[in-house]
Amino acid sequence: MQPTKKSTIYDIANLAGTSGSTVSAVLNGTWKKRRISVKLADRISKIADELGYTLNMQASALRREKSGIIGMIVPMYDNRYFSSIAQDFEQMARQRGLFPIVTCTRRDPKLEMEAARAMLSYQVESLVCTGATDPDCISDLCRASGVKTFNLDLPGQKAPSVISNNFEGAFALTRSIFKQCREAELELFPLLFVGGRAGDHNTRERLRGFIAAHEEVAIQAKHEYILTCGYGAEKSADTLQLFSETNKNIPSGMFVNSTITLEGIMRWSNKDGKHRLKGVKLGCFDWDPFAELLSEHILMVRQDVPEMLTRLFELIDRKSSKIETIEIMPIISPR
Amino acid sequence: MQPTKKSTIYDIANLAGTSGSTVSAVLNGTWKKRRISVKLADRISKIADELGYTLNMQASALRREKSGIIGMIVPMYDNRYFSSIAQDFEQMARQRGLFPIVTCTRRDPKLEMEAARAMLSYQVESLVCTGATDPDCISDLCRASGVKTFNLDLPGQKAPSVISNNFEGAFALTRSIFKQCREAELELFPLLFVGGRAGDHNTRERLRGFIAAHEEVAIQAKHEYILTCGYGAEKSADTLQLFSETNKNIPSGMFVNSTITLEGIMRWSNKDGKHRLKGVKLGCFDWDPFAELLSEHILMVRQDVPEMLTRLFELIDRKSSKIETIEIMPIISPR
DNA sequence: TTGAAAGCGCTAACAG
DNA sequence: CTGTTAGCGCTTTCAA
Repeated sequence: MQPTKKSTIYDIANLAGTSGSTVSAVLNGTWKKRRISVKLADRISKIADELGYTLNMQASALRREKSGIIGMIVPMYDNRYFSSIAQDFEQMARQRGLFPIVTCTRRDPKLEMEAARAMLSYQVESLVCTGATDPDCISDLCRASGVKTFNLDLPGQKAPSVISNNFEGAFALTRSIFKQCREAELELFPLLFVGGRAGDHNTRERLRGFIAAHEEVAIQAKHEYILTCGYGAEKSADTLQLFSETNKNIPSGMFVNSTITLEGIMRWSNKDGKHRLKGVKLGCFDWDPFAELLSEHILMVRQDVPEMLTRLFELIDRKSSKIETIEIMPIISPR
Repeated sequence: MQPTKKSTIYDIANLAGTSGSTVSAVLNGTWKKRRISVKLADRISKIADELGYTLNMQASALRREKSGIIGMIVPMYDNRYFSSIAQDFEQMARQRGLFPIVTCTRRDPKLEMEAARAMLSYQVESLVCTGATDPDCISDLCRASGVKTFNLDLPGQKAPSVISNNFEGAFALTRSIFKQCREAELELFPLLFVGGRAGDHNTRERLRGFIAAHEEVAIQAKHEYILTCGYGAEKSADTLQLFSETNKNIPSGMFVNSTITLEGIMRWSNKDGKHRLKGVKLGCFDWDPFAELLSEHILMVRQDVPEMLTRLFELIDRKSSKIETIEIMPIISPR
């Protein structure tokens, strides 16, 4: 029950009747080089165990000028895409003997910069920016400290990036929505596009794919049907409400730009026990297991997180600083 | 493009023609005590800015014997409960000027201990264990280093704990399932209980509530209907498949112990385009926005994360080490 | 086979 | 008002 203080290598050295440097060598495995007797090594290890000794990484890192920390910034945890990014990132970092620090910045540019600064203070060896508002700004900040950055899920001009192939994914998804319509023997018509920020790269690319798929079937995408109302369930619900008030009927096909947008849409659809979107074919650029079960008319694009992280760590492992953008094809589900 | 090295207070001191301690004082705000001239202070700050200086927290922490880091261990990120815990925890920690480090340990006891050890190495000032397999073991480890621990979402015998009131929540949820059955003019019958580990505290408490609610309506809960098949979608799907093979019909009411369990159940239910659970009243101890939309027969218990974290930080702020368990009432939704 | 000593970047006590 | 100095816990020569 005693609130023990932390023990140091010198505590151990005293108990073992030896010196700090010997203890250090034994405890960090350098000791084969220094020909320390196995007996001494064992005694030291045993004492360390008994004291519950843990290395002070702050001190160790300070001395070695190497923290062993890798940082990641994500916007949110609360959807399957970012949560699996965080989860898999941690695992892959640990496999490499690195200590992962992930932090979520709520799509808040100020918080993003603050978090990056904090990571630098804690001496991250490299920093991965996922879905940051302004990754280039963070890259600049980090480069000033000699810290490498990498972008995930959105391309930057100042660091190597791994992203989904948003154009192809959106193209395929839109095409599948049309296919569903055709199978339901509906005449083809311009689809609705809901969610995302008009300015951000991913949304722009997805819109390109969305429009290209319209052109493929010789349909003109409608400008007024593109509702890039940001991320957030409330906003998409309100946007759809407004749309339904000004347009007598909602198109029977819809491209939804994220699960959070889908959440708002479905909530609006089911409000007051109605089913406003009954029969409407939905395609969502993002995946969620429950959303997928919501109706047989829902198609989802699942971004290939394991592959994205594999490629990301290839860049990190080889300490690449070549500025390139690697695009990973997402997976359409089902079919 | 030059990979700048990190600058130190001495780089700044040289450029400003002053000493390291003065720079340090200016940069960390201690400088009003030392009556440093505003002019000097300004010059120093300006130079620091130009160099893109960031404090080396490793060194600072080493010297002050205070890291400013608070750690948290969670099992997963990929459900709304744990992801909002992580998200809100980070925010509340930052509000207190602490640097939050959250890591996910995949319900793997070995990884949990390793992660705790790593956190200690990096000098966390306190550690919150959420849903750990053996929090007491971690508490012991940390106490040996003089680091306070706190348990969240499950009670420990060796640290203050904040948990949901699982008994009351489960009791109310079960009661609501019965109510739904009654409203559908079904005769009451023993409900199915699916998911969770028979050994873990939360599941035990929920079972107690489940059984108590049966007793309230003078129904005997059936032993063979309690399927604590662990966490995991696959397992619950398989379990239900097996159950349906050995029992001719599935009870029309079901207590589902987590969203991941629900996921497996729904997937099994909808497999091959069927609706095996059509009309079955479901109650799930956990909340997910899409799951909630899945059917009108689904009730969810939402654990009160903001309140839990508020109470947790009260304990942390006052550095409590009184071993007590604070129970927070979860919220039944809808109604 | 081992120990002494310097120094990583920073802070705080003390001395001007 | 400011600089010197010691030391946080560790690693790493270098000397023995």
